[in-house]
Amino acid sequence: MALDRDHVLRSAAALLTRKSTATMDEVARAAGISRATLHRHFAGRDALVRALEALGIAECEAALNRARLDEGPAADAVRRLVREIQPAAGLLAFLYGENQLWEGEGQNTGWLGLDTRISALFQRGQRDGELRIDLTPGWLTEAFYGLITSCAWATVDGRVAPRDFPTMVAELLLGGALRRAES
Amino acid sequence: MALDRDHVLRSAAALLTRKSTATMDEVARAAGISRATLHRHFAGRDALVRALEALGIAECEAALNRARLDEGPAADAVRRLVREIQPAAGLLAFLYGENQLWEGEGQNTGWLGLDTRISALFQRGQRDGELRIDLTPGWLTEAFYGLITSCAWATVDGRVAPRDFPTMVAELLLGGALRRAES
DNA sequence: CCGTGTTGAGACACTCATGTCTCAGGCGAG
DNA sequence: CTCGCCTGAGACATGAGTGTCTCAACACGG
Repeated sequence: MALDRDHVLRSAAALLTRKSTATMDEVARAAGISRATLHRHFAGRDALVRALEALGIAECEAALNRARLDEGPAADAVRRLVREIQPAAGLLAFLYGENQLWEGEGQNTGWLGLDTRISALFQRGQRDGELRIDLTPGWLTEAFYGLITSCAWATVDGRVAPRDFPTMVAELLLGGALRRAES
Repeated sequence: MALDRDHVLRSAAALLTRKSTATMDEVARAAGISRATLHRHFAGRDALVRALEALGIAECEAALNRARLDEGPAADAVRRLVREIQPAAGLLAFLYGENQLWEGEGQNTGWLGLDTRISALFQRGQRDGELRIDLTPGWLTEAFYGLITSCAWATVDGRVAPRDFPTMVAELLLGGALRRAES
């Protein structure tokens, strides 16, 4: 039962990443169950999205924990973070585009904590003189989400290989497109 | 009449940037006209979105032309491009998230030309030794769109000031978050 | 003053996703 | 075997958004 629920959430996330307007019926079929059973798990579409949001937040937090953001150079922490967050990238991309979640005051406070932790990582990098200070931590956090989303979609469409995901996101975010003078 | 149509498109773009699921009625009210008149301009929601797509492509092409991508260093060309494309950023953000446009074979070929031109700019930068070669032009193009989208949303939400838009996008895309060794 | 043309408001039917319900079939536990 | 539970399939009502239509009000030029 609990396993079923998780399985449904996973396949729903995979489907909604590709087609964010998928029907409840499509979601059910993607999970290999009927619409009736889907409704027995989740009261409605809203409840499903909320559950996906909670799952996304939980996976993000787990990834943040595994990445040990406060250890070693900030750049390496960012690389670890991107690598750990990749499995949740598709789900994140879906949620990032679901602006329904951000308007209104009912937004999940979990995002705030996530933003704070990621932002703190960039702040630490700036304090240590490792990261430039003319790009605000808030914008870096935003750009982080944006690049994750872009690369997740590019991966789904086959324009980026899954194995290149961590490099593409982390190296662009950290080093940019310009060639370094040396090294 | 032609002016009206353009005005409707502009306000529709502004509204849909904030709320991509806005009703035809909301779009009409945002433009200060009735739903009936809106339908006299655009046969339906699909036609409206297609018109917005065409507008977005046209504005992008105009921005590309103004930016003179093949002149001077590639990095400067990217900076010019971001600056010129800023007015269309909101519209681009909406279209970028409208995955309905990308699935199916009816997708507008204008995007292909755009992608090609932007990708060519990155390729030129790589050929000149100005840009790193471990990030593919395709991914840089994708990341370009992604950062435009993220910054457009951040601007709408007030997390980024409009005047900082060009710097934030271009400098992150080009230089990344890492502090340069020197200069 | 009078036709012409456009607009806004509203009514209407239609489609589609949703939410709820019922019922028959299957499957495992006792 | 039989009972209880879960599931899938389908019917049904509902609501929202849409597309079409009519009609009265209005502005404008002749």
